Amino acid sequence: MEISNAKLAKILRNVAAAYTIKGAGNIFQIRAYENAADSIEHSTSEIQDLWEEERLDEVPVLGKGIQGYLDELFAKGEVKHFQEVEKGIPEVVFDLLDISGIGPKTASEIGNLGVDSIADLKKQIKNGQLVEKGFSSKIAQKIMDGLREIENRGSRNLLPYAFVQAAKIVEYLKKNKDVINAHPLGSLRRMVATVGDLDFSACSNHPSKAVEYFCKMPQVARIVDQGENKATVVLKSGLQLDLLVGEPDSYGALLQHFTGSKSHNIKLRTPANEKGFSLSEYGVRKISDKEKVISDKLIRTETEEEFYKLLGMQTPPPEIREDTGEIEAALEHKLPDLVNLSDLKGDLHLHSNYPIKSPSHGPGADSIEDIVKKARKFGYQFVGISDHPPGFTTTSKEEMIDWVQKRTKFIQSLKKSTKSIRVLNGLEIDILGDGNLSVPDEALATLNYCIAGIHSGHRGSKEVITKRLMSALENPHVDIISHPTNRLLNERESSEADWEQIFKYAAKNNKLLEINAFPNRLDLRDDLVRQAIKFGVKFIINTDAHEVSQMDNMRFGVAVARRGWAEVKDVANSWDWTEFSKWFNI
DNA sequence: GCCGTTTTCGGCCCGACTGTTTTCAGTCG
Repeated sequence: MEISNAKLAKILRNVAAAYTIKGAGNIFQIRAYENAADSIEHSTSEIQDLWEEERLDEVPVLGKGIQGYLDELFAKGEVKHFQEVEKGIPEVVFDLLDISGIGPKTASEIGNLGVDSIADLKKQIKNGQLVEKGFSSKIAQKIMDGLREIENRGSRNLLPYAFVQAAKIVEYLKKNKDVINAHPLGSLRRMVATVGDLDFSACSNHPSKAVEYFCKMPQVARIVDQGENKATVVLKSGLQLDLLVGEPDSYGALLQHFTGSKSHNIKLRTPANEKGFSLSEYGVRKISDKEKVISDKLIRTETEEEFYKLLGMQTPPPEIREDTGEIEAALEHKLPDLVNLSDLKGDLHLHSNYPIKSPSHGPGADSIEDIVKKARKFGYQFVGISDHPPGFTTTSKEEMIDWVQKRTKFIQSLKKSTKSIRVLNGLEIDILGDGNLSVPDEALATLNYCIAGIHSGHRGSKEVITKRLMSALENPHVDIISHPTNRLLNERESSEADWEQIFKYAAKNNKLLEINAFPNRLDLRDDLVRQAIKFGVKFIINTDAHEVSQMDNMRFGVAVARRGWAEVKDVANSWDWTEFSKWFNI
């Protein structure tokens, strides 16, 4: 049975709610379940995969207790303890919790008023029955808004989409005279692969005016709440936005607080308290030694760097603020020097419009000349053209070899017009169901490099997928495995494979794993990047662009690498040409 | 239930907004 992270988080929240309703357990026990749910929901890997790989330990704030319950859940499909805790609470109460503004107490109250389903709730609000029974009419109205939003809510937003939306909103905010500065924060700033709500900060000497201006944005469909220095709105598109406004003196604390992650912030407060500081989005306050009294006076932290410096630590890059060791490293001043977009010197996974006949793959939209032009603009030293070959089933071996030769000649003929940048001749070929490759070795031997990827049968068993990947890696002509897990965000889960075996082999035999920057791939995933680095694996960040505009996506691939703690030494296309060409033997 | 440079019990981040409230409970991030 497959259990998604969202479903798992829901199961744990239900337990927390049941404790709350029954008044059982203590507040910290309940919070532990909620924290675990948050952590699971924001994990970029599937918790069930981690469980299968015996890596549940890596999930922040998931302790031995809840790990044990998850064990039982994955193995048996149910947890005795959870059933006990939830006994006697009507099913509808847990459904009601999904509605924004309804927590355990309200849900329980509604359940006690005789509502037995979400549909029934809607009916009883519309015909006034619920209010007649003594339920608050204002809360009833809020529930109707919340229900409508659930119906309109799609899947989480892909990072590049969220990026573009956020840029527009920041631009709008900065137009206001009361707004000194504005930033996108939250999971967007941490560059998580998918983003739910968009979070923003603004710096202003008149916070309430900035909030007012924000709420008047033309695309706003509904103001969920509006305070002196914060607001939540829902746009007509269904996108939810949160804004927090702070004054310049402590804007650094606000940036830090609202960037998160939540587990990073919670963890951070322990060393802060030990050093005599109390942290909040409003700034840093000194705690007096004896009475533990928190001073009213804020310590100025205009920037994040000042904020973290005050705590005696380095500033962790936003991408790694996930409480997975970055606080400890920052305290010891041992943060990694993460790879930057400006370190990238080329892109080796690019599809041109060179003609192919294939039943499963289409050509790119633009010419090699256009690709080169764009690459020059980026200041790249090299680009690799990696078209798909013609369809395996409809092309004979001789035809395939002939096609590769012709294409090689064509690329060579361009080289005169593409000087000052190195154009490499590659292909992205299929790893077939039996592990064989879709292009014969004789043809592969004539290329500068070869990318191999699985493009069919993604749902194969762990054994089969591992075997396919391993047999591709074992081919001496294969240099790179493209989008190794084959996940498609919001669409398809990662394939299962024995990653440890793959990482070990790739590291030993100088095979690169791709970090594919395509918006709905971002594959290899960040958590696997981090794990692979421990085995000594090297990566290449590619855009897999099928038109030149998609070459702009490189920054999102770099973000994945950064979230996986990758440095220049780990990423082949951030190396100098000398080192790079030696690796590829070009 | 989680966590630890006092490794085994006693702490546990911090604050805003809403509604209905004369001082607070519920929900959210």
